This record gives sequence, C-alpha cells and structure tokens, in this order.
Amino acid sequence: MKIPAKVVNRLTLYHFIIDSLSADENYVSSTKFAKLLGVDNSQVRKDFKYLGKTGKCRVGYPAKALKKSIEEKLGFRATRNAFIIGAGNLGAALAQYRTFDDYGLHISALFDTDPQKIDRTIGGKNVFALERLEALVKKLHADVAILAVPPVAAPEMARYLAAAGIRYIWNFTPCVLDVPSKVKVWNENLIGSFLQFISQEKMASK
Amino acid sequence: MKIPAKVVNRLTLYHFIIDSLSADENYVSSTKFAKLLGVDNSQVRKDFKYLGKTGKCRVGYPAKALKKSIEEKLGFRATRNAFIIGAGNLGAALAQYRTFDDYGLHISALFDTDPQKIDRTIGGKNVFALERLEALVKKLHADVAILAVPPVAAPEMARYLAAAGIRYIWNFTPCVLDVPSKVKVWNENLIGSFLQFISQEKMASK
DNA sequence: TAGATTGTTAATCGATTAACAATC
DNA sequence: TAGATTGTTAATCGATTAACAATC
Repeated sequence: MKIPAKVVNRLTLYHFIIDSLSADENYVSSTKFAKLLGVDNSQVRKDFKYLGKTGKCRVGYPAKALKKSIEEKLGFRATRNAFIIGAGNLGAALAQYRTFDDYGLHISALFDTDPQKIDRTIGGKNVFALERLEALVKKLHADVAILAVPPVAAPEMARYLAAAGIRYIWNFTPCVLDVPSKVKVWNENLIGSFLQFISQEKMASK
Repeated sequence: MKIPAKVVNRLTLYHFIIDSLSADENYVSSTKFAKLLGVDNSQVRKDFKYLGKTGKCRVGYPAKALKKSIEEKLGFRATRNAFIIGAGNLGAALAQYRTFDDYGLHISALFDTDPQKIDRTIGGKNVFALERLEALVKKLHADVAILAVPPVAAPEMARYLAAAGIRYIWNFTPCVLDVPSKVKVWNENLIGSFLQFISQEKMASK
C-alpha cells in the first residue's frame, strides 16, 4: 500500500515525538500525538493504519514498536547517497546537519566551483571540483543533489546536474528550475514556506 | 479575499519565474508557468484571479504588472523582523540567506548561549546572549523566531521563546515542539520533506 | 462497571483537473 | 479567418474531520 506524501511527512513527526518521550512512557494515545501536531486524532489513527500497527483500547500505541515500524516503512535502512552542490554557508550547514544520517540520508560529498573551497573538507566530507561530479555520481551511486548555490547560478547548474545523471534535485534556491522531465525537483522554497506560515493561523507542517 | 496558504506558496514561485525572464519577455502564458511548476494551467489562472489581475487572450499575462501585484498581495513591503535562535552552522547560513530581505523577512539578530559566539557578528548581524531576548523582542518589534538549535536543546528553548513573547516559531529542528496555543509553530521538517520528495514521483513543492 | 481509547465509516472540506465558451 | 489563450464552471480527487460502535 502506497503511503501518501503528506502521511510520510507526519510519520517523521511522530517519530520525533517518540524520540523525545521519557523512558517510562511505553504507550502513547492518538490524542496526545494529535495535540502536539495540531491535527485531528482520527487522522493519527488513520496514519498508523498505513503501518499495519494496532493500538490498545484505553492504553494507546506501543511507543517502541511504533517507532520501529515507522523506520521500516519509511526505509531508513536503505540509505540514499546525496551530494551537496555549493559549499557556501547553506551547503556547509546542511553538510553538518547530523540528523540526516539517522533518517537514511547520507551526504557523500560537496561540490563547488571556487578553487578556494575545492579539496578542503566540511564536516568531514570532501569538497570536489564540479567537473568531477559526473564520474562520482556513478562511482558513489548518488542520484540526489541538494542544490545550495547562489540564485544566479541555479538555472545553469540545474542543467549541468541533469546532464551529469542526477535524478533528484532538492532545491534550496529561490528559483524555479527548468529540467528534463526525468529529473524530479523538490522546491524547498524557504520564502514561500515562511509566507505560508505567517499568512495562516494554525500550527502547521508542510 | 483570503488567499489559501498553498496559493501563497505558488505565488512566490511565479515571482521567482518572472525574476528569471529575459528582458524582452513582456508576457507569459499560464501554460508556461504551469509547465515549469508541474501543475495544471487552469490552476495558474485561478491563482492569478486572487491577484485581481487579468491576462490577454492569445498573449498571456503582463510580467511586470504581475510581479508587482504579487509583491503587493503578499505584503513584501511590510517587512517582518525575525530573530535566529542558535548561531551554529544552520543559524549562520540562514542569517546570510540574502533573498529573505527581498521578500519581506528581515533577520534582526541572532541569539546563542555559547560565550564564544556571543557579541560577535554573523553576516553583519549581532549575536546576543539568550538572556537579552525578551528585552529585544519588545525593542526591535520582532515576534518571529527561527529555531536552529541542536535537537537536544529544542524543547526547552521553545518554552523559553514562548515565555519571552515570541509568537511565531519557524522550526528547523527535527523535533515537535510543545508550546502554548497562542504561539504558532511551522515545522520546516527537512527530513520529512526529503522523504516526501523521494517517496513520490512528480515534481513538487510543499 | 464506567470510561477512555481504538478502528472505521460517513460527511465535509479544499485543492486540482477537465472542459469549453468567449476573446482577440 | 483560424488558432491560441483566457476566464470560469463543473467534475474529480484527495485530505481532513465528525461520529460512533466496539473494546478492554
């Protein structure tokens, strides 16, 4: 059963919640999850149905089993290798975002065009010259690019990534990319996200 | 007429597109916008209806007027002041994300608890001791906090922010925050975003 | 037992897509 | 004119919320 994208997002939030429970909280009710997330409690129960896990009346859902089940369904095990394109402030920050590895996203390396940055390391990861991208896509089995270059460089870089065999571009630039349809783009769009946030009233997640 | 949150997000993307047009492209069709965003062209026209702007048959929408209209509707003019909480890698990167100012989000200062970081500047912005937050919320009229602290510090920090008078928390930590209902939280949830991305097939935005 | 909580169905709500007459 | 594009309504789709019997 295919899990809808929005449910995938909420499943990670449930996982965060379980992670932050104290050791003696063995069971959690759908109402507790719902309050923390600002959603209806029946939605929580529906989400858990995708996991195939059942709860106990009067008690709730077993925290540890639920956590493990989320990890299996979302495939944290099957780590994906990604490259960060642009070793500036944002690229460096994302390279050092420790939690990615816990959730199945491994940053294999960074790429830049600035000779000052090339051949250094950031957070223990190599920064390579952009020209080496295509070869390393194949060698390291990375098909995800995290795009963190200045806006002015984004359009050309997107074309370059597509030509180099990248299949997924996680786009952190304030630009809309024009790429062949075989390449999937996810616009993180921080600005749109922020305006969405302040334009509405309720607590929310994407 | 209230603009739905998802439309707000798309309006910023249209704005990005118009920004990247060459100088001689005076009119843009809904089909062009639609292709770049991976949405239906009638959706684009519907979105523009919120702006009150009309297009021309056989020609499209006037780029410059559309751009200006988006800026007015989304209130780029009415700049909001925000504080970044946590002057680590991510906080520093967001403090230097130049485009925020163009879209009405002004980062006024950063806050940290690390004496090594306090009283320095990052991207021309002061880093203050956390204790000074409450006073500066009032003085600088900032009610938005961008939370970029390590996960372990997030729950306590969220309570602290709420007590200091922060009304909006833009949460970049992999944690679900438990705050009074008067405080609005937007979970940027990078991990959920990424898993959503690779779990679905089509090009997308949040 | 009484009451809290689940599991599930039905109802509602909102967003997207399809269709097409009107326009230039 | 013919054809591309808008503006708009109707249809579809998906996500959320409400409701409630079943359970322990």
